[in-house]
Amino acid sequence: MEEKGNRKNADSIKKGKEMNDVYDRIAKKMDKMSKSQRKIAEYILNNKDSVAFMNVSKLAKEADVSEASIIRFATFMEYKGYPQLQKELQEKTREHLSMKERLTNSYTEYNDDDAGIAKIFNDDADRIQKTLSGLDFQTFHTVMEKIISARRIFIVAGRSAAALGTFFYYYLNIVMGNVELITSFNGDEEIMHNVNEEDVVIAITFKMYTRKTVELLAYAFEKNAITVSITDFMTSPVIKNSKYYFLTEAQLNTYLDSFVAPLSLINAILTYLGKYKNKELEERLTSLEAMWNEFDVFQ
Amino acid sequence: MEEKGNRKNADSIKKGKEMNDVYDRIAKKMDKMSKSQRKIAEYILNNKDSVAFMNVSKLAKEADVSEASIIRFATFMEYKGYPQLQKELQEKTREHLSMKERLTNSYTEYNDDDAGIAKIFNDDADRIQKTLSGLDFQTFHTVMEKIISARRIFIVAGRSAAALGTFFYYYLNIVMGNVELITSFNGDEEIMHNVNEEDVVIAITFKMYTRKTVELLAYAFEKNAITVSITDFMTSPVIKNSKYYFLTEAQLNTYLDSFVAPLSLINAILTYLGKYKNKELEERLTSLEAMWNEFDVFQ
DNA sequence: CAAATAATGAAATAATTATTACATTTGAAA
DNA sequence: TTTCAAATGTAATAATTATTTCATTATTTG
Repeated sequence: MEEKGNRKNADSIKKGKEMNDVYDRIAKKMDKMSKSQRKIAEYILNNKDSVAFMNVSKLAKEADVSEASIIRFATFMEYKGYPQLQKELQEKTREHLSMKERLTNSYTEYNDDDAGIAKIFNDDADRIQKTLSGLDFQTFHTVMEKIISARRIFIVAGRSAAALGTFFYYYLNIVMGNVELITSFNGDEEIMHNVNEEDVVIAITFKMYTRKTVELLAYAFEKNAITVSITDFMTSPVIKNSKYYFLTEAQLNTYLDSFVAPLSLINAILTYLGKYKNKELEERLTSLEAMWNEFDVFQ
Repeated sequence: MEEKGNRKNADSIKKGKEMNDVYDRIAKKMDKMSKSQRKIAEYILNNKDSVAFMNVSKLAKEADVSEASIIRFATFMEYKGYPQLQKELQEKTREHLSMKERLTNSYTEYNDDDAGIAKIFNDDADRIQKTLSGLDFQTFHTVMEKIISARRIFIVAGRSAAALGTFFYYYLNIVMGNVELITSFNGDEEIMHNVNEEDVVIAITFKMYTRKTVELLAYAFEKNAITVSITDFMTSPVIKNSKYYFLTEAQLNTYLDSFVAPLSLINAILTYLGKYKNKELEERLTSLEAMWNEFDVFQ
């Protein structure tokens, strides 16, 4: 009882402090660091837990700098010496450890507000698990084959599902190269007029099903295209015009969809196809990467 | 076949191993121990994680025995010396740490190919759990307050993160009504020219960080806006210009991002704000719904 | 209850680990 | 290019930590 109440307080107080914790201070000082100091900072930030166990020489080796640089780093971070820095890192790791303990001990306690936040994450993770356990692998493989041998691939996703469609399109087109996206319905759908049995049409719609999406899929089905839908229930209006379908839970609350589960399904599809198209994809990616590096990417 | 077989085997091997790990060996030897050795054994078994960080004199004090007894204990356990024992304890703790991260994996068996597919879903669920366990609730609350009292809210998200930005924008604008989205950088960013300390700017970028996103956030930071970033590592280039930041794992493989975890974070933000803005939101929604019903929604 | 034996701790010593001093390299400015 | 300051690494030194020795205290056994 008391324990519980106090824990919450202790946590929030501690949490407030954490925004000024070792890691944060290191990250914020990175731009004032020399080259090897930045190396050390990066190593620490990317290996938080194991660094806590290292002595000077081990960390020096791992971060590929001299021992002296480690000491200088510690003093630069305003510690008396390495042992002080190490102590802070160890405390953080211990904290991390005990937090994980609490989280995985199922009956985690948060204060009212925090519990609500945590629940959203936990529910999202559950949605993914649920989607997986309802997944028909046979269907999955078949759809992958159809996508691979398709002449064109259309993705139809309206309104809020448009974001999912955009993401799916962005990567599927990198992998396959013959993809079209239809998210608005002001004539965009014209590109689908000559759809036929060589094409795959993937509709994405949930809950407040978008009329236009439903109609477009019906049209494609009529034209004998290979229709696939990603939707939420068997009672969804797209099901009857789908040759194949995937069910993923998407409802979060009255006004908001959680697209976490369908997104995970899309990840699975893209990864699968990426593996399949390995060689071609590599070429496509190296040229893309070159372009990105030139124009747009911040290292 | 490998995957499937190995998963089970790996587990049982691990279990088998664990039955012969440091802790187990200590426990099994307890009855052959002297009084102070038993004291030490008890202390170690009851404080597994913190013992990993202790040196001889600290452990001696904690277990209330002499330093010599600690050394004798280590040799009694057939280690060359204390450092060897300590190393094993540290390895166990590290293992413990990473095992917790894996805990959400389901233990279903799949065949070769299917295991790969299932792994993607499981990993995605893990990413969400990881994001939650690293979440600083204090920061979360503070950022929510800033969003609520902001004059304008800008969402900056380029390239593949644009999909996330679109989704976020779509709903955040329903909830708040004063949101602007910047996904391309061909003049769109002009709307941000007069950004100031009353505005919140949220940048979303991962891995191959989009230069323009980084620069825009830096600009906003310079103008003293409340800068928030959703990114993947503390070494991300947006961190140093972020007044607040959220870390969510986003890497799936070489060419593909998994946005499942940041999406779950966005869900949490939207739900939180939705609850807060309850009354206003309801009105906004009923009018929206009316519109949807009329034009676009298939029941 | 001795006498022998085992267990323990304090303190000296050995080994390891952190820090400093100094030499070398790197990089920027003239 | 040359010069100088900053950054870095190497190696010597200081500090810390682990181990051993030895004196003392428990514990067992005849």
